[in-house]
Amino acid sequence: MQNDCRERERVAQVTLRDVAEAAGVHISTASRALNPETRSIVNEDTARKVADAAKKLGYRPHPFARGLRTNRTHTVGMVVPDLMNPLFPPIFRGAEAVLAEAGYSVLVANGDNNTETERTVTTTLLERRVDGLILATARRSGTMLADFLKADIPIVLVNRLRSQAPLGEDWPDPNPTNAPGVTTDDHDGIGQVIKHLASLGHRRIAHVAGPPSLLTAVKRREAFEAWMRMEGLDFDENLVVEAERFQVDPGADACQHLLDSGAEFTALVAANDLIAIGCLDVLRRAGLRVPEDVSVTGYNDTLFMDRINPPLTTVALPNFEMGSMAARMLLDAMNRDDSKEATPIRAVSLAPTLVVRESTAPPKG
Amino acid sequence: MQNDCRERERVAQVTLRDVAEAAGVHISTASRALNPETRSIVNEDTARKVADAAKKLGYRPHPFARGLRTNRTHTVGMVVPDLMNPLFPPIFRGAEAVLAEAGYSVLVANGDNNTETERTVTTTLLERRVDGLILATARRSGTMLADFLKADIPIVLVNRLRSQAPLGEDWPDPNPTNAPGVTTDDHDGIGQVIKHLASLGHRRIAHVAGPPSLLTAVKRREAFEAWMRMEGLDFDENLVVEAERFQVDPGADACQHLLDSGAEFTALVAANDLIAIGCLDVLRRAGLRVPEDVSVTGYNDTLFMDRINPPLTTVALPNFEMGSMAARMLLDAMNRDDSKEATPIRAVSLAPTLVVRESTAPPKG
DNA sequence: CTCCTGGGTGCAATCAGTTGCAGTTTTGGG
DNA sequence: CCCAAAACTGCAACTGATTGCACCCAGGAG
Repeated sequence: MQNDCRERERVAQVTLRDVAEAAGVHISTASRALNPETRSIVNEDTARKVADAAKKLGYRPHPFARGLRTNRTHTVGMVVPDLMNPLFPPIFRGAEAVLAEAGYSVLVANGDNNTETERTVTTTLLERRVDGLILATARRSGTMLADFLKADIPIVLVNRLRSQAPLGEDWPDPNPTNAPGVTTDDHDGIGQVIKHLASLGHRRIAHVAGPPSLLTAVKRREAFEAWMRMEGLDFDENLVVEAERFQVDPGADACQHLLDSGAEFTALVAANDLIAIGCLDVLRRAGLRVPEDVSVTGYNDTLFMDRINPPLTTVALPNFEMGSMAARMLLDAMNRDDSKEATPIRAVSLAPTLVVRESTAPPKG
Repeated sequence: MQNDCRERERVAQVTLRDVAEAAGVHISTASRALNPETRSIVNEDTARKVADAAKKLGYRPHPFARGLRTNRTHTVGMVVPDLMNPLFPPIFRGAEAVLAEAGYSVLVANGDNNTETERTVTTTLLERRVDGLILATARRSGTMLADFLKADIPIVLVNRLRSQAPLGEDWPDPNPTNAPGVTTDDHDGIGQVIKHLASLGHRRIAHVAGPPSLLTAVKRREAFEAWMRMEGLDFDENLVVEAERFQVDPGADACQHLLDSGAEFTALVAANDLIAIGCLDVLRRAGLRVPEDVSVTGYNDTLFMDRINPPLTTVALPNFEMGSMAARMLLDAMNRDDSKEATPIRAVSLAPTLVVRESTAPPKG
């Protein structure tokens, strides 16, 4: 209303030159005065004068000019398989919270659960010269991660890790790559599930595993077998089936196979909640009641799992904390002075929590 | 394995200068040859030579250097209230899909359902010189949006719009701002709900509205009243209560108030699914069965609403399409040549779809 | 044979900062 | 009181692209 004919250029296009002039110093002095790392070498009074001028003019450094020179963008990339999978928003938020605090913005990209897309979006991120990368898409094998590590920027894995070491005879990793990562303790989580079921009196427990290309799937499967034996229960290869993806329909298919095989069991441990939902559907369709005829457990405590029918006993993960922890590790790696070779944290494992609800009960009889 | 000691600098740090040298031309010629808009002014053979050299060297333009000169970042910002609200990931994905296609990356920021945070994160985005902004956080009033519009970059609103015109006497908008936006037709959606309930035989229907600071809440509330009258049902002010936020607990509180007031009704229209869930809890706690004693409807068809107990009758929104439509409008606005004053699309409204499930049934008696 | 036109190319300024180095002023000690 | 060291400050190069302008040279017109 009052001054609409005045502003010709974009609002807030105050440059360092303007600040320097206003403060009566050279542009380079202004630069140093405003940069925390170099403030110490300029006179205190001068620095204050520059700071005042900057504030008065509403100066905002142009990120590109700075980035061009310093080769830092203050941007980090985050690649997730699919943000529509409710597992990932909390991880993203956790990461965003600590990164924003540190002055970084986050470029999110969806990998679409598809190796090809993952590669292209990650490449795009790299082209944009992100300072670091958080990947929630790592697969157990393949050269992609190795390629990205060559880009020589810090990378932190989250949720889905790569093998840190060979995994044993059954699923040896052909190409272990060391990238630091944050994950949750799958062994412990599955242990809580098995102990819960054992304490209810179950002995024959089935497992619908996830795709063996993902480390979490393998870890949970191994943990399942280990805990079954540890608890002295009847571990039976025939009670383990594999879902092709961590999703509802593949879970249903796998459960159907299990049922078709004629295997007998009183409880079913699904490798995640979506698979559990698929199982719930199939069991119900087969005339089995949950939990009366068979108990079912999930994993992740996805949103609304407390409200589905029946409310699902599952394992809650500290997703937000995973994200923030990953972000902290990334900040650490990005700010590490390459000269002083402090050992970086390589892997962090957070504790999951069993949430008992109504999908588990003592077996019949 | 084969050449790990060779690369000293970052991988893929090929500059335009390298390409120019390889092609035996001046750097400026190389620049023109590679830029589609200026390719025509350089000799065809030369252009081809440059293109070949660029491909061979794996040249990637440095986004900052380019952006510094052209004042374009090929980045757009997207502000959502909370990405953990399952409504927003699909919108984001929809937008991302078309923006990525057009060569843009998306910086996401969470406003935290908090005016202050919204303002700071949006400012951050602006400082990063995003080329455009998609806001899913607009409120009915306040000067924030007007401030951002002054930044002189294209802005598209999505899902939550501002009033485009005064809303009537009861909720006049003190400061209407024209920004283009995409939304769904709340009037139509609520109409479908009311007609569905009416056809089941309901006459006394309650409404738990959302916070009046958000336009969707107001729109749905108005539509509720309009359709009640249009269908010849018993509209009663006392059957309308307000939830403080579009979330479970506020929904429960509002429903409790309704119950405490002693009002009688056979169906309840919640302004969104989360509010409906809160209502479900309160009704159940009050000893009322859904849908036998009271029918309940939601809005949004949030993830898993088909699996809660009882499966919720609700209105499905084309969230993904909203996002992609918003992105298209933004692209349109960003690429519009200011000189040729083609009228931009101001507002788009997409059609919602009623999804009938088990939370609605004919009233007793 | 000259002049003009214009397509194609190169030069150099520019974007908005950062930073090595040199120059200038203080400061302090002998 | 003088000189060296320390503390500041300024100059200018540099980051990697884009782009206005000048220039060169070939070809056609006069």
